[in-house]
Amino acid sequence: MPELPEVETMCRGLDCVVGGRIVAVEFPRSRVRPLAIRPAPATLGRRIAGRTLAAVRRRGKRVVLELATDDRSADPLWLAIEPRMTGLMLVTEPPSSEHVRLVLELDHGRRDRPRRVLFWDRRGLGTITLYDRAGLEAACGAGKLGPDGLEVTGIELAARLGQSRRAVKPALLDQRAVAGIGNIYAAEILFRVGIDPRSLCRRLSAEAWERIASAARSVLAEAVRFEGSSIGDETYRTADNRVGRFQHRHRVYGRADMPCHTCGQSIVRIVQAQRATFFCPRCQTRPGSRRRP
DNA sequence: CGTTCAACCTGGGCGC
DNA sequence: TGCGCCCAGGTTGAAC
Repeated sequence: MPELPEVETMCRGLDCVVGGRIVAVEFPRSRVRPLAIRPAPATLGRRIAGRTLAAVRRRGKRVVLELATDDRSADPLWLAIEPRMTGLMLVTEPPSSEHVRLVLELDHGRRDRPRRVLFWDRRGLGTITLYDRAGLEAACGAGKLGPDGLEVTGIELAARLGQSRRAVKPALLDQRAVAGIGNIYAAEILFRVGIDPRSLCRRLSAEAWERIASAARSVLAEAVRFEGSSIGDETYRTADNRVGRFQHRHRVYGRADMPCHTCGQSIVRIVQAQRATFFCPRCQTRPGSRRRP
């Protein structure tokens, strides 16, 4: 579920707990998938207990908590939480107690702030990883993640994907090319620029990459303003348990066989790289392919 | 280089 | 009702 806009919204929702000191750490359902938590829960808990939550940042689709020592004398550590499909960062009650993976009990020295942050993950595909400075750079640095989707330029996209023989939609999901775009927003971005998701990267012009980058920035920023996309029941929520609203502005994602808002033609669902792709066959064209008369 | 498949998981929805 | 199957916002590694 969570792509850039949802993870960004989670991070903003955690601002209210920055400054809190971690007084307890629990891993209620950590036995289900032990490798998803590194180092192992007991070690991780020992290393972060007593530290202060100094900052919350986003790296691509990860929430990164900066954890300083109490007196800030030593280097900070970073706890990276990757929600994958169903993970949520919450400062309120979870949808069910069943799938709570991590609880941080916090002390702010005041009462008007949430006293716990938790990671809830129904499917359990998410990961929790503690890094030092070098580890964070190795896992989430420029070698692993491309420029952030909110800031990516056409020049950067063309440099990373312009020679590729892949289709453009799966290419936009490649986090080394651009960080933060997932299945929903890749579809919405390509609809807004009128490009067929099957178009080969190397056939796209510099101008097309500029339009894609521009649409990526604006669609993602708009989705952040609408606090992400919530689809279905037990789905994405903000940290204080509200639903996002960007799903009402989806033009193609999840709209197979429904009429295109622009031309009325039925939206089509295909599969690319084992993922569903939605697009309008009339509004979205391939460079170099001839339109039927 | 690029694609395909399986795996990691839970649970909702659908056809029979 | 129940069973089996397909589907889902993501990522990784192996095989071809």
